[in-house]
Amino acid sequence: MFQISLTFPDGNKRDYAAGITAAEVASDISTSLGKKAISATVNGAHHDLQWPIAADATIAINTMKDAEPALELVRHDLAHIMARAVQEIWPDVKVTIGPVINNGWYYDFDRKEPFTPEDLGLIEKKMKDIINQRDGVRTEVWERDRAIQHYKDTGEPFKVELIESIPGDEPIRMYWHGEWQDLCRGPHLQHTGQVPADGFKLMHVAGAYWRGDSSREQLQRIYGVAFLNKEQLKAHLTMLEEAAKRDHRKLGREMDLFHMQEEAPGQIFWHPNGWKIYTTLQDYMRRQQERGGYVEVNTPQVVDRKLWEASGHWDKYQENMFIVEVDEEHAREKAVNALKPMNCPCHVQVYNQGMKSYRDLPLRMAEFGSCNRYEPSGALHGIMRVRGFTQDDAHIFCREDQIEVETKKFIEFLSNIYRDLGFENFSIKFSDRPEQRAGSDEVWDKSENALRSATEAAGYDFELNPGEGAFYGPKLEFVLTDAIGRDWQCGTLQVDFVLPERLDAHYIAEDGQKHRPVMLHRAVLGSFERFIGILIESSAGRLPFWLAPRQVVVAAIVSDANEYCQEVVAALRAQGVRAELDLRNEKINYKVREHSVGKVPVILACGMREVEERSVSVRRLGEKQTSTSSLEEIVSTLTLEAKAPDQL
RNA sequence: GCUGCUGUAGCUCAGUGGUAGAGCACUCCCUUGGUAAGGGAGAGGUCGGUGGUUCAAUCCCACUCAGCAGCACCA
Repeated sequence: MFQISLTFPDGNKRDYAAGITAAEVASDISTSLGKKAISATVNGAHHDLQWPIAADATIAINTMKDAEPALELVRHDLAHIMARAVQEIWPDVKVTIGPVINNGWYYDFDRKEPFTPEDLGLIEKKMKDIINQRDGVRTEVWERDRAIQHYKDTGEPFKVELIESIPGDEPIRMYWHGEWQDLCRGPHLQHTGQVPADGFKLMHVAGAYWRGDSSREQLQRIYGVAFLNKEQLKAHLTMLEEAAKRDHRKLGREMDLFHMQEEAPGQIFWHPNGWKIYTTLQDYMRRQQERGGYVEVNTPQVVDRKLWEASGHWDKYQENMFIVEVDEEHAREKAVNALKPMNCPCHVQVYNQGMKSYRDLPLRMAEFGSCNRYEPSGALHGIMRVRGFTQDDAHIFCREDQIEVETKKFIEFLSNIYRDLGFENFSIKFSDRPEQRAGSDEVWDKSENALRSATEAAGYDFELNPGEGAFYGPKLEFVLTDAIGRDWQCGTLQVDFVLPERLDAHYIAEDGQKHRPVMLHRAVLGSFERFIGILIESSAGRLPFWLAPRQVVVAAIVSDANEYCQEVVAALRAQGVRAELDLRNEKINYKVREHSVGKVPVILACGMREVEERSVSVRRLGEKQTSTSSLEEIVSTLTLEAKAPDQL
């Protein structure tokens, strides 16, 4: 028998017979470690304790104190335990897959009857029983044919399909949790009792397509969250409650920003407060674009299908377009139109007016373009995913050799704006050529290289999204992370060689000949609607002063101060500060509470003392303490605060 | 679009086969109160829509619309 040498994290080495399992190694170190061990990391790979070690290796024995592998194993085993529980309760349910995800796991089941919330309680109880049984976990490698036959015999068609899709050189591993068997590549805990019985919770049931394919069977997916102990679980559930409190749909109502209604699904009725945020942001973006060398245009909403046919949208995007057919009697001529889902074809029309010279390039054409897309009903989500929205869109018409410089410029432009808006950190995803694409490989090489090197030159790392590019070119996506860790794609930059070709855009180069420009599609905010949703949620409604729709409320403490309050409001408004008056017959407690709930950043309260001193009592949102300022002082302070970051 | 759930007053939610209720918000009155809800009175609803069952439907059934969660799709 071979001897092998294992190196431990502390540098110690021990010799063992080849083929020894990690469990045996752990027990050899100490009996208690043998019991506490949950898995082993062998040569950097995570394995369960039954893993036989054939050659010299580095090894670390993991226990529940090693949070990362422990969570992975606990969640993974819970997926199996849940599947077993479901099959013990309803033996005819078919099992499929159940991976670990953020904070927990899910498992997809095929069952005719829907799982009810009561069912979740039953399953949870059964899972706890299984955990308390402390059933051992064991594994075997099976021959492919045997595994397929097994699942044919037990009536598990999804498992058969899974095995058939496992590459031929990969072993087929079977695991048993007690008597219950599942196909799995592991690793797993030693026995079910190692799962903390009070650290998990089944959250909800939802539909999910088999293999993520909407043409395949729809299964029922049960989601669970799991942690190493009760306290961590509780902290997670509390975090979810906090997240729900900052939901932009809830805050939008509380702050009276907007509403939506049945007659216009996926479209927003902006109220005065919300529209103030929108226009303030738009004014800011317009100033930035002017500084950034953009020209602003505006193009039609309703456009003849002929243009969409030429651009390729009619072919590739029709499902998502609002088609407008006008009754012939009412129409000057019979025509089928569509509301524009994107601005690019219209921008090419503007570009195409008159001859363009190479001296005109790069031409940066911006539009706050209102677009309508017929999004699937299930995709709609508050103001974040809507059917009518406005992009801060622009198209940069340039030569191929300008792509890199323009990309670099854009990334700088965007990062400045994100910083102004309070997002110091963002990540970049780079999506390269998809399988189905237009344009030659040569052109793709060129544009991918240009995007990549420009991003690197700007000093940013990016994550590769292989095959996720648009059919017409590669793209960069700029992703913001909000205050509770959720990612949102906002900005984008896409290289496009195809549309200029389809819509016959050209310029006259130095050689006197016609050449095709390249188009860079780009947006910073993405859409105002989504971006405002992100701003609301990440700030929990406490927008920076310059963006707050109601910046100041001047509240009278006694009615004898009413006149003075009006004077304060007038002084603030004269300086462009958005100030409102609250002279209602209510106590100051009541007014403070109401405006605090309404997320007004500054409340200025005035009673007789302030009238006499010509001062105000200042209360800032989120602070318990108040301070006193003279009228002149507070007006100049707030005037400065009300300025946008680019106007300081 | 698919699966499941939900739809009652402006908001949050009770409730019943015999055409409805609370709290907050709103209006009016009292109260002039010093930093997160002062007191009283009043008004407010074809119970998402359409059709069906029934002597009678907000409640039961069918269809439909919208919302929510997830999937698929995406700014």
